[in-house]
Amino acid sequence: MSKVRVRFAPSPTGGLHIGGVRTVLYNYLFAKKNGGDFIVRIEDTDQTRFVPGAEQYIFDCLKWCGLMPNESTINGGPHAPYRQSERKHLYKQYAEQLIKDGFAYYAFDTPNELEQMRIDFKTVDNPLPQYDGKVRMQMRNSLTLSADEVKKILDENTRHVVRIKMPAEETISFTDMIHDEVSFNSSLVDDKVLLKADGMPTYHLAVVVDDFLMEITHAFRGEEWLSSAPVHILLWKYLFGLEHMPQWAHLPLIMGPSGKLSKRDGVKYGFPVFAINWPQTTAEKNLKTNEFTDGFKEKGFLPEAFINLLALLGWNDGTEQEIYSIEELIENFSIERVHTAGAKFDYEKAKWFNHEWIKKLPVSNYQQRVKELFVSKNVKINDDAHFKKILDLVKERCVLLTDFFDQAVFFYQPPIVYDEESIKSKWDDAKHDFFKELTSKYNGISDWNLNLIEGEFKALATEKNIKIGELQMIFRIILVGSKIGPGVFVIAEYIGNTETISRIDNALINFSLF
RNA sequence: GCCGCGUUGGUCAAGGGGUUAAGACGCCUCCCUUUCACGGAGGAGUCACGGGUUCGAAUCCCGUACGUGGUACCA
Repeated sequence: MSKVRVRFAPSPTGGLHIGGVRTVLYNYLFAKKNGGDFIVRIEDTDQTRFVPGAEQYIFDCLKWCGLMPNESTINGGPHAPYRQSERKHLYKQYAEQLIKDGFAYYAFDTPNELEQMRIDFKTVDNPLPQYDGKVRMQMRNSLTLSADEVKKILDENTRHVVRIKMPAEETISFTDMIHDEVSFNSSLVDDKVLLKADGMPTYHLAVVVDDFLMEITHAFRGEEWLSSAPVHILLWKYLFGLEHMPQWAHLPLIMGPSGKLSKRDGVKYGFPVFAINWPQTTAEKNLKTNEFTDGFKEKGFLPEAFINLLALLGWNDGTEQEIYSIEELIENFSIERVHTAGAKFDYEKAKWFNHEWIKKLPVSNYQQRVKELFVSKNVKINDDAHFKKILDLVKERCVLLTDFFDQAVFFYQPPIVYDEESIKSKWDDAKHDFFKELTSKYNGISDWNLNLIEGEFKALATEKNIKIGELQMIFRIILVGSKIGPGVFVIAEYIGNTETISRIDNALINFSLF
């Protein structure tokens, strides 16, 4: 059996969303599992939709996810170029071969004429008429015009397209790796355009030709392509032979709260849909509505978690395992266990995956990103080793990387506001005196350590006959400002003797106002 | 409209003729902790509907409903 070769074929028109990344992932897992190659081919055949920067952005996303291809526009390969616009000259001969063999024809209908056809043929039963076997003989094409006329039109360089001539009453079926047998009636499929007036191929011609030329063995794509699969099957049959056709796998769609997950869903429902923020979109959104969506990266996701959650959205290995490293995914992945039904994306579960990965991974893995977060919020981190210890202390309470800020700022700066509600009822003169006296006790500690901090505190509480728990609560508000964080005495130990006393002094002044 | 693909708790899902129909997320209760988490113990909640086939159907078949994708010189 020949070497496994798969490809991800995005069109560079905008942000790479969850569905796209999952398609990449399944491609990647399948290739790695089978010792094959993963290729990225840029499908930029629609020149009207060219978006500068989109291609680079796609690779930025892949890099962040750790899913880099073996062959692509950026790292080359034996089948270069990998950008379809640069392969333009390759497609025409295949279109002409199809015409010669009677499987395709020239069509000269102008956009206006096509529009008119859709109006003329529109009925209640057929609201969206197609250019198909029922109407093609009433249109202007090389099937209805005489050979001389056709030659004349062609010689005059009149704009024209090439369309596939769908056969009548043929059952086109194939075995999909996910859906098993799928079949279509050829009469119901329209005569898709293969070569556009500008000389570029449409997706339909380009995939088939390039998959053949690039020796693709397994083709994964979203289920939105299933409807046009019969066109591709036929093209394979006419051009290269079905025996060379890759095995198809039509991946179930990832759904949003309302239908197929769209880029709009992000701003609409408040969760990320892009892997990394797509700057252009942000710029547009900012101009128009002053809102934008962060990508998973900006939102504080770890790539390990992102990959993990995407893998499990539509696939599982039949065991109860849910947390997988990329190596484990490669090891366990099987296309047969990919679901047939679409899965609704659940942001809550996505966050759970991230939480698990934050707990699982050593802090060193994401320390730099968290440090940047602190710096961006004007908190200086001078001691990386100490910072690491702090992150270790709070990691289990961080669901997103961005949570580290609230969970650890207080190690670097005193509280700005106090949670008044939590202490109001507990604060009185006795407590005031306790903390007043505590500062002098702490002042006397030369070896500032957990045992002494806690010991002095409890001894004084016993001596004053005040409930320790209540005092601890207040102490926490004094040091942190709110009811979060690790053990109070640990916090005191970390921030140091003078800072602890300073925060108590500060609180004594502020609390007297309650 | 037509064509394709789907349908197990709110969500992700295991299970593919006989199960008390797993598990996870989320939610609720309790324990731990006078914080927040983590951890632990419980709880509520499900086979879209109707017909078959069968001793027996969540599992097989047929309908219906619903969802979803396509129906472009977009991918």
